[in-house]
Amino acid sequence: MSDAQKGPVFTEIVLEVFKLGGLLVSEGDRMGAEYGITSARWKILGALSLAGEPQTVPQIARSMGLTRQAVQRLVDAMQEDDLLLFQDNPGHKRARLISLSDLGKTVYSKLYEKQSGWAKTCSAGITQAELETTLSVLERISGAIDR
Amino acid sequence: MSDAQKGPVFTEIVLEVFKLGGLLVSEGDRMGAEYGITSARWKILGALSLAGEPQTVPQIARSMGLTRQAVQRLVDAMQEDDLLLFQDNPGHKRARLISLSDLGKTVYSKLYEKQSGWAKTCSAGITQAELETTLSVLERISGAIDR
DNA sequence: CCAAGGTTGTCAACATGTTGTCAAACTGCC
DNA sequence: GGCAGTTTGACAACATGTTGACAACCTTGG
Repeated sequence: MSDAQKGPVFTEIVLEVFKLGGLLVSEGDRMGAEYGITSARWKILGALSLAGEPQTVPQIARSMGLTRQAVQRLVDAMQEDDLLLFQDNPGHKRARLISLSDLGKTVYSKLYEKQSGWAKTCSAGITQAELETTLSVLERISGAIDR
Repeated sequence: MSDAQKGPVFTEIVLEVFKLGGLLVSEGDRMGAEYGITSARWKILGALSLAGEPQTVPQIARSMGLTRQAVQRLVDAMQEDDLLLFQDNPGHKRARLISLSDLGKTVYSKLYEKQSGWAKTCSAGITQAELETTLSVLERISGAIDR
């Protein structure tokens, strides 16, 4: 098949990613409001939970595709709010290790449950195969840009 | 098939949308730098070009899924930079009509060409059908949230 | 006509992302 | 050991998005 038609579809995907990103941030803020948490903070909790062990700020940043400065600001504020714990890093005097506090763990698990129901509603009428294709395509596009 | 597996894939898509959104903004900024334009401004140019006729600020905002205040700030700055023209709206004394200036049209068409080549590179190895599935899924998710 | 309610522009405060710069800490190589 | 290059934290400036509030404008129904 000719590639002539791919450009326009690709452009539409780009625009839809922007729009959906905005909607997802709003939705995350709405769901997190009950626990005094925003989408950005939720993502930090998720990154730490996924990692399974304490991480440095640059590690979190790399795993999320953000700059370390953006993550540092969030992490500092979240520690102030008792969502995170700082521990000295035996391997590096400056780069402290960040982990979830008990409060952070509690909030994240409640958000996880809330999000699960929401994800189910959102993905109603979309097949598993379609979701997997979508994820694969988005990852390949990210990969092509990152290179 | 059970829906048990859909939640995790859905969550990964959400995270990938965030990540890709950031990459796309960076890439747009990089491509637009040559013409002194950012991703956000590019999107305004695109919305006006797509509409085909002068639009008000709230119309642009609705078409892009942004708030009118965010669009207003961009539009004001872009008019200052001679990318846009303001015209009085015969139907509404406050809501001026915004259109592309000659400079705006020129910049947009050059960006369009530049973006076309980039889109082709990015979508190498992805089939037309996969792209269309992806667009459809993203639109359905947006629709489910917007509701 | 006019009062009520929605839309628009404007201003302000804030959240979250970027880039750039600097010094301190680490790493690797000679 | 020590020097060069990289990584990290801190700070600042800026871009882009949000919400909230207010007054001006428009529309509609009685």
